[in-house]
Amino acid sequence: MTRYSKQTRILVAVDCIIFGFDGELLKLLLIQRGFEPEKNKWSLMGGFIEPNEGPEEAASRILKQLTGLEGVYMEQMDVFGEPKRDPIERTISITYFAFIDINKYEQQLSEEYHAEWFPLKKTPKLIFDHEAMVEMAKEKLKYKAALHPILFELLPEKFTIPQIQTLYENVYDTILDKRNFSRKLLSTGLLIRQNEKDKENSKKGAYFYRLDSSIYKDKFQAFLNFIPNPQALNS
Amino acid sequence: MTRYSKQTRILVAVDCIIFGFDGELLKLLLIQRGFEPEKNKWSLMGGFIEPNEGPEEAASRILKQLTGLEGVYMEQMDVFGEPKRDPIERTISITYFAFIDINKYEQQLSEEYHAEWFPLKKTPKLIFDHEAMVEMAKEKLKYKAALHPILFELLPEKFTIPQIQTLYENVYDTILDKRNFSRKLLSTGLLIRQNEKDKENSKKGAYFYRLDSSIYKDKFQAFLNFIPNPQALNS
DNA sequence: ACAAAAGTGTTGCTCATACACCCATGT
DNA sequence: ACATGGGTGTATGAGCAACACTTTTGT
Repeated sequence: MTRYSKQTRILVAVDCIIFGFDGELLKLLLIQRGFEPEKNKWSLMGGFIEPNEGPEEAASRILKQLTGLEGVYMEQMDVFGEPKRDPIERTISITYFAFIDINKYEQQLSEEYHAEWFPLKKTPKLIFDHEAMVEMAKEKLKYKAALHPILFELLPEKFTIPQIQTLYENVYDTILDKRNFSRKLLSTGLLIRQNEKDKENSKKGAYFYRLDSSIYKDKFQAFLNFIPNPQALNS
Repeated sequence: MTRYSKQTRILVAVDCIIFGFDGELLKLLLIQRGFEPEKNKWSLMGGFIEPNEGPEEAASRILKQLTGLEGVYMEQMDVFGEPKRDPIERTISITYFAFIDINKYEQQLSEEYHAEWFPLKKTPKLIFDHEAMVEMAKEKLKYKAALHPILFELLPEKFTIPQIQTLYENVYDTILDKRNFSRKLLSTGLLIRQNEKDKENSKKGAYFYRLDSSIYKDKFQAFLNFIPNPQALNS
């Protein structure tokens, strides 16, 4: 016995919802699709799974091909498998969301792959069901970030507290109290203050911090309650 | 253009991790696989996706075929896609976990499909990577149930507070304070007390409750913190 | 000197925990 | 009458949210 007979084989793709943060706005990385159908329309980064790779590997490979980055934070999201979602041929898509430090490669990308960052609130029309994927990713992002320190994956190695706060305010489309926010953040023990200050964004200058990576690993699965009254977020 | 050329098509299956609760122990529903390879070995309920159904539909269909039940609570878990996970032919498996009120069909199942309930702590060896799937499902169950009232899906329409407590104690392998637990539970407003009592499990008898379904829907996504200090659970 | 943003301090209140007692009933 | 499990009450402390002021520095 070498095959399961009588069963249907299906194309399997991965699609990546890639978030980035430039210090001011939360953004989404999109590309112009390079092949038919829907060629040149905006699309998530994706591709088909190849014979000898698992889905995570495929997602990493595609991410590397299109951004040159490796070791990016990535998480499996959901499978989109409606039989008619791709008009050409049935394709099941496994989605991943990924976080990228936007500074690490902002320059190199546009040239080679027609990739572009879009503010989350000003995304263009997307092909197939990619908009539903983005919506789900936004929800999942809100959900996870309320409990776990994943948003740090969007920041450079050194960052300031006002920066993180802006990021959270972006994700939840809300305004947070800086006093309570910084206290909560510091109380996690995740942050190590540096001596330098960021003088670019204010006159006084804000201290740089970096993550304590051992504590970060420990607390990654803990429930940290970064956001006050998260139940109110569903309204 | 009618097909994507040069791409590999792959078998796609769904596998269901089905939990049940008999009032005393949390259990897992397993079947003896009906075909080669690994015929007659214990396995999760699964099957291949057919041409005109989405993954959720496939999972529902398989669940119905094997248990006769419809409208079961089900949630997509993770995709298992290692190229070599199935020795016969590459198969990607989309996993679902499902909750069943064990009383609703305990009788009818064993006969037709060689299905059997196993206490979670005494599960047999499973085929392929099914044990990893079960492990992940247990983790996800713990995670979700700490925040959302999903465990009610395991209970019959009418249940008592001591029953729910036993269920939570099973899931988290811990002992909870009954006074704090019942207060927390009642404070959600999810429960409506009935006049009847369950006289089977104690002399005094415990009040039956049923879910307030409108509040249940509202609060399903809320963070309810059923479990004290959930961070300690990872130890 | 003034504006703009960073940083720190205090207080009241809510909620979670820890813990003790009474109640109803079958034997 | 007593053992068993069900149900209610209270006090303490930790943590969260609301709010005000001082500090630094570029212009």
